[in-house]
Amino acid sequence: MSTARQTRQREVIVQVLQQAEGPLSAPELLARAQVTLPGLGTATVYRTLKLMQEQGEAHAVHLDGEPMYESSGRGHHHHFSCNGCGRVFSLHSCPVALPRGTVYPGGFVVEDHEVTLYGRCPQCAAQQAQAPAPGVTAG
Amino acid sequence: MSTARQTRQREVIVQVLQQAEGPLSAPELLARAQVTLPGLGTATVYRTLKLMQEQGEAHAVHLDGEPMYESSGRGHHHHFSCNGCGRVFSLHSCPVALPRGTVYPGGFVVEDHEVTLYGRCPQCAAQQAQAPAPGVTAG
DNA sequence: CTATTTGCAAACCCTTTGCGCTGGT
DNA sequence: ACCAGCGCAAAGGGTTTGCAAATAG
Repeated sequence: MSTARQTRQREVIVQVLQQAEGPLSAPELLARAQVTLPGLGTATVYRTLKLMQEQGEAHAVHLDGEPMYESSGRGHHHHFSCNGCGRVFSLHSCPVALPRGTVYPGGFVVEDHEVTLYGRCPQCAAQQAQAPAPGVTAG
Repeated sequence: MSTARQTRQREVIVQVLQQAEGPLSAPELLARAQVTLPGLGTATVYRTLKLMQEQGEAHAVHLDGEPMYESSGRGHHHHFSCNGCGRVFSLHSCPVALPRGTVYPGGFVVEDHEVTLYGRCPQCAAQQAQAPAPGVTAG
């Protein structure tokens, strides 16, 4: 079962994912990894991503319909997607208390959950409050 | 502004969506609608779906990375995706209290949220407890 | 040396778009 | 009659797969 070999490709992919400021889509991950490893192929990224997920080293989140990936080991958290600038932030406090094994009304046994909040990040919220429209002043 | 015409296709698509027990993917919706309207084309489903969303008659949810659609007017609710049978159920009690306008720690203004629970539906949970493997009887 | 891994390219979804014809109003 | 809407089929974007060459152990 020496199945997981240490290759340059995997090394780079893992590193890119760990250094990312947030979740990345496969194409984004590919692009970033190719900076270091120009010849890297699409398939390798997907295969490595699948492998990492099976081994629990990474997991997928779904933001606005796009599957994105992030490195594990940052603890349980969710995401906030800004409707203004489109950036995705990680939330470190979880708005729901649903540990594995919780039984939801009706007999649904919860094993995992995914929460995504949509709205305005601090910056966009501030812009909205201070400058409702371009050219409009507060006076 | 007589933009929205009443056609047999739209009638069927709307009906299928309203009668669905949960959210449907576009291909699923197409298949179900084709039972009634065999000649229905793929593009029509997507175009109608887009139209319905713009008019607020339907909205999209993202389950396991797949965009799925459901008829509006069932109130605020979320989904439970069964890891056993793959079916999706609608949950009528919301595990989070985050009305529009809630300000999340850090200054994030919440406008909307999406919650998906993953686990075992009542049936799959029962099977798991009572029949670990096919062909095994209880006696 | 042997089995795993890679890169390429083709294959596969799913979704969108262009176009001539049908059909609602 | 007019033009929105339809079905078909091609195009597009992301993800998966087959295979020979490359490489880790």
